[in-house]
Amino acid sequence: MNSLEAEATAQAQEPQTPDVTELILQDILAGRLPPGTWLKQIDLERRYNCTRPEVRRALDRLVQKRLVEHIPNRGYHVHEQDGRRAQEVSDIRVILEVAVSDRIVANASAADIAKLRVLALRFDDLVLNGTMLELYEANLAFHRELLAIAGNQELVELVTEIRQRTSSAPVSQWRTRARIEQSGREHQQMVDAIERRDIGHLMELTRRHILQI
Amino acid sequence: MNSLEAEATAQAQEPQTPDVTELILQDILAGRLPPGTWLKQIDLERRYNCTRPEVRRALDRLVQKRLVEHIPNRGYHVHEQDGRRAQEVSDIRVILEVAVSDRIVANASAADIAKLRVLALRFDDLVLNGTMLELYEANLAFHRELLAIAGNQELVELVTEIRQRTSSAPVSQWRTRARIEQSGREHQQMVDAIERRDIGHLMELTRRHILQI
DNA sequence: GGTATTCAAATTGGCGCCAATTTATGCGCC
DNA sequence: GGCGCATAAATTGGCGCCAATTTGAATACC
Repeated sequence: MNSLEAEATAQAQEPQTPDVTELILQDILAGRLPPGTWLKQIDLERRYNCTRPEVRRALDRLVQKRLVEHIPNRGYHVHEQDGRRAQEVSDIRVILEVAVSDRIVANASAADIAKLRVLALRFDDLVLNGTMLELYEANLAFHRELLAIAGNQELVELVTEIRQRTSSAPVSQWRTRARIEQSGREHQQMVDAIERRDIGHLMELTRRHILQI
Repeated sequence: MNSLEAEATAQAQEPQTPDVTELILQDILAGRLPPGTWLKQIDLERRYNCTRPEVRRALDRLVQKRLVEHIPNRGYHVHEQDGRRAQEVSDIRVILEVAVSDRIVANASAADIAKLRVLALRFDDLVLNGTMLELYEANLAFHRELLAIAGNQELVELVTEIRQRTSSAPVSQWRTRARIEQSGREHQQMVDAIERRDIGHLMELTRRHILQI
């Protein structure tokens, strides 16, 4: 089937045209567009140097992702952080990531563990020399790799999606530098637990890591 | 804040303008647009009696929902049913819905149980006198109500979303009438288990119900 | 002096056109 | 008779314009 070829071609061209949706998303995640900010189409058009339809498509997608709220004839604004929703999403993450701990331990190869260590180290490095957004993405990369070991690809995508759903300000999630460093140590401990095939410990670590307690 | 008022107004006007996205979605779910079907914009424009931009917005949303695949300069087609992905989504549903069994049992009031019985009966009724789509929606309504009792609203929305993600042909999910009737009985049994506050039984029933074994 | 009203500026959002790409058809060629 | 190529038809997708709605402000009125 040649649809696959066409898709492959499209993916190869993807990096050269950075999608506007992704750019706005990163600005929201980085806190450059704080919750409540009105996203005027004409501003976005100039800011990202793109056309009106592109802006509108991006805004519509962000509404679907629940990151932006749309009010007819009024416009779009960055969704206000909802404490209850953030709590609920954390609960869902705990359920999912704790539930696949056994599969992660069962499937993790030496190569997987090595890769996790690299990602954990990268996070620790960025604590000192990186921006908040870089830190956010390094953290995401670690958790994606971790989940991927469980063998359920849909789960990886799903958790990535719901992570974005509330973290309008991922900055606010890690209040202090001490907490960030703590997160880095927890990553290491999680990899250790996987290496020791200690399912119970991994579950408990995962739960505490996500709930940040 | 007057944004809330505006939102309320918008929601009130929603039912009068049936969104094109929803219409296409229902046609895909009902099997009227089978997997692989090419969705030509001009056809959709005429079929749903709407404009070109509306069609494009709807298609883009369905791509985001993973129900439709987009190939640049070729067009959009209904996503082919992927066996592995369907399996993965089922696994995720099992994890989530089994995990909140305890909360459901803990929170379920007499009114909740009565409402569940009504929805279960409605499903049974539609087995005889309803279309596949009606059945699909009655089933969805039951499971939404069930999950809602757990008290995590995000979870309800999430499961609703991932349900759509693979069930391009929900028809194919229930192969025989016997299996559908079985599902109806399982609904009843699940409500019974909740009423008896039997968490273990509810968990096992839920698992079997979702995996259809 | 405060409030209601009207008018103007700004913003949203619907709609259609046209270029670019792809697919189908018919012709010539091997 | 089958295959390759060029042309034509069809489809996608980018882009800008203009109407409808809303917001802000100035003015008149109480």
